Amino acid sequence: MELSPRYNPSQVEDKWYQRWKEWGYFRPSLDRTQPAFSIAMPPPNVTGVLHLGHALNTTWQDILIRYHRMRGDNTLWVPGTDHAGISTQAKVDELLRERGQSRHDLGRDAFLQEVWRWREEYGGAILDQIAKLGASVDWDRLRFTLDEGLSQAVTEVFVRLYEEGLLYRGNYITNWCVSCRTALSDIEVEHHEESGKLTAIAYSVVGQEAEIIVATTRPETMLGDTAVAVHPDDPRYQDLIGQWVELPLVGRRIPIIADAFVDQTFGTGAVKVTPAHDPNDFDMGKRHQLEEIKVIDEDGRMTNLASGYQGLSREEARRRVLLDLSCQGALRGEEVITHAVGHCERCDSVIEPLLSLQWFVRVAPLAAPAIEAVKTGDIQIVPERFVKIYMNWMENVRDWCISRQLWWGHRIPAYYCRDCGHTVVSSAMPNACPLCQGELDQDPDVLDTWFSSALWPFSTLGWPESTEDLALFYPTSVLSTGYDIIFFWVARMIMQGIHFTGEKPFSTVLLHGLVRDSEGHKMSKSRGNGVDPLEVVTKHGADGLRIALVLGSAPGNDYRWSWERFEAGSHFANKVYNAVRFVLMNRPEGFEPEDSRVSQHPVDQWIWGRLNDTVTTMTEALEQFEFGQAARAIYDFWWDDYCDWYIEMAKVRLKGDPHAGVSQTRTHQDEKVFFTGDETAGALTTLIQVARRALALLHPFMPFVTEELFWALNNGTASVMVSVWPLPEQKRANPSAARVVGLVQQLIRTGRNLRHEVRLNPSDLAQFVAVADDVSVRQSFLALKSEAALLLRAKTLDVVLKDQAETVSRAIAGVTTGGSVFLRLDGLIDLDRERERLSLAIGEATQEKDRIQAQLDNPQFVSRAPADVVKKARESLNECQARLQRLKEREAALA
RNA sequence: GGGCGGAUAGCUCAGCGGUAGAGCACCUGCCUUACAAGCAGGGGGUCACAGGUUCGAAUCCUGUUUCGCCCA
Repeated sequence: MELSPRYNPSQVEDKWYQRWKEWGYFRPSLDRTQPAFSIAMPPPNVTGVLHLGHALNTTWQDILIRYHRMRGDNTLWVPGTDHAGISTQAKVDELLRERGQSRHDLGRDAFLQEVWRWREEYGGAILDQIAKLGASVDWDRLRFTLDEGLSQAVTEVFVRLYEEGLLYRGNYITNWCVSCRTALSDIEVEHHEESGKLTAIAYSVVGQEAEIIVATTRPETMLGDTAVAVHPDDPRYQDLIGQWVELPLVGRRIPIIADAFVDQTFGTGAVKVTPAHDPNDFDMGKRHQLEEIKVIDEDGRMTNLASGYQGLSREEARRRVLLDLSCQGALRGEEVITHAVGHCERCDSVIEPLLSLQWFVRVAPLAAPAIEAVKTGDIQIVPERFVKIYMNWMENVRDWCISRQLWWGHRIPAYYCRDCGHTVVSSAMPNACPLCQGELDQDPDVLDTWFSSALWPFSTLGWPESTEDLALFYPTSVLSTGYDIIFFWVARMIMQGIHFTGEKPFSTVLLHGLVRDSEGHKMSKSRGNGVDPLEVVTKHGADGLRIALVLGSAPGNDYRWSWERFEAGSHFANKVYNAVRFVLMNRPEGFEPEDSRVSQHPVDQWIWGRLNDTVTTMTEALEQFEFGQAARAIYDFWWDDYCDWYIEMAKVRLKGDPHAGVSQTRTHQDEKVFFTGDETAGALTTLIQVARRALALLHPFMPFVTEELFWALNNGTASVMVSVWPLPEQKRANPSAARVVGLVQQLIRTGRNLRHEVRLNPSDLAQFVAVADDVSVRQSFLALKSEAALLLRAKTLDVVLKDQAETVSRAIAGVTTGGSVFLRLDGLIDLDRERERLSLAIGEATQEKDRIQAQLDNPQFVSRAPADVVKKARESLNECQARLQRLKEREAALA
């Protein structure tokens, strides 16, 4: 078989993805006798592009999905995209602007057509990226939040919440983004610490000489002040409570009220109250029945209620107000402070809190069962520390503003009568007002995108219809996402899921960290430190990217990406590729291992033992979502156990012919080795059997290279993707064989050390003598003598028992477990150097012996430590003493 | 102000009660017929600091320093 010595992912990946898809491997088995395992993929923004965070999350989910599919579960992964109201609309707005148009020129319907066209053009990009990563999603079940079915679900939920009294519409303070021109929910506002000016303004008390000084960072809002508040217990203001002050510039008389919300220690302890433009003031205003005067409008300009400042921008109004206050002598100084300023999460402009008419969800009744579900463990959050964050938010949750002044999204199914103002909420558009038969207008607003995302786990499965998918796959098994959207999405899915389906939407919430650059910065467009996953896939292959994202990472922890990590990932793919290439090259034409065959060769039994350990470790790790640990186990197995040791040792037997009766070969110059064709067949069989299972174990992490190789190893008759997740096979392993191999590995390491000591090149064959302390060790050395000779690149390797050994002259020595190894030298050995090495080794061994001795001398340790720990200590003490003994004998011999 | 997380080899990070690990980087020697995207050998760490619990602590507890994040 002709195979390039280098693995080329680009020739492999697309081919396999296409085949899997054609063969229907992405679809669930629908086998009701098997457990169901399902994931609803977090829908990325339809017009966006994937970043490395998506790649990480997609990899995690695909690992779980492929693992469960291999376990025989009825496995479904639903892909989909999100319409992302604000950002998509902003993108099309931008496009129109370039054409010198605005959406208002087009009108609502034409604009929406434009957005759909945009989606047609760019919406597929993100799906292609998901495919490139190897995600084994069921494309037949692809969903989009604005699909008809999902839109129906949204309407259904809105209507039902309304009927249940969990929705209300009213004039409330909201976070207004002047540039997006829409209201936002509280969590769409990001607070940054910024430097600002705290301006002190004097309000004169009516009928008295006194004045009261308030401080503000937004002086222009004073035009809308309707009270001044102090703390009820503040001794400074006791006699002023209930008095009135005159608002400068405006002349309006406003009361001095007492409210416990006021912080006495901040500033003068008196605050201005602007209910229409500050959330806290709004609450205070409700408590004291204050008037709400809106002085800034939705464009960020001053309204006609801002006497004399009407039409000015916020910034201009601030300058003018300060100037005018100064002229009136009402300014009492300025102080530079840092304070938290709210910004639009989407466009970063400063949020204007203002009064507007919006729809809200009463969250508290929905939150209670959602809290309970996590508290009882019905929903598990991984890692657990995020439970606290979830609880803290849920227990203090505020009502959710869900209307958005956008055109792109789910239109609110509320209708208002032109004549009597009556509100009708209905899934179908009513003909006329049920009260007065007047004409109805639909609410112009759309719903928050997260309102539809909250239904994702069940709306994608067909809810509100009772579909088969819903019955089979709901509740979903795992929800995997970043910890940054616990509030936006996870919390809301849990609330809506429980409320509308009566069941939790998923059993486990799996949270990954943020992907950062090598400097630890969050990736952002402005910083330009992001990288397109496709670029990584092109350079290093999807498998290289995937394994790099998983190796050395832990759930919930942030991940710093670097080209070096991806490169290392692709190197690993190449390593596995070459290992299997070696097997294929050495497999004689027509050789097919019998799966029932159990090899008795110690090296074969050893590698099976290692494989069994790896299966156990990986299965446990995957069950606990410890992808990094599972990946590490299979990485080490392939590289260290299979490649560095097993293949190398198997080479001895591979030199024979599996079909011959007896083969003869040379592992080193002077000695012929004979073995049967059966032994060669044993090595070949084990190479193939173990590789197949190790490919299966690696498959969830690196689907493409494993499929390519598995396919080749099975002569194009079996796919690893639908193969069975391996189980430990104890009958093929043997602990005593593992001990033999362990001893020989030590012997080889020690011998290689000696080679390096005298600077032998790999091409220089050397003469070794292995001296065993007892017959059992000698037995071990002899059992794998050929293997040891090959790996030591030995011309000769004599194995002798200690008592029978003549003094090995003109040689340097090393001490190994159970014996010593000598490397014969033609020339004179450097005795001084040899003594120096020895005394160094004696020093080390003595130190270790003393340490273990001290531990065992401690009666507390012997009595309290677990038996196996004590036993282990005794064993290492024995070994250490024996080693010391050998070293000292050698020292004496050199004296 | 409240909460959470990080601090482990030069760098990026695993490990989280039983003698300190990986990748990359570094040093030495090698194209040894699977792989130079490799092989073999090697150097490098009082696991931030201070107390405590324990026979035993990087690992558990308390406090401190410091960096980062979330909430208010």
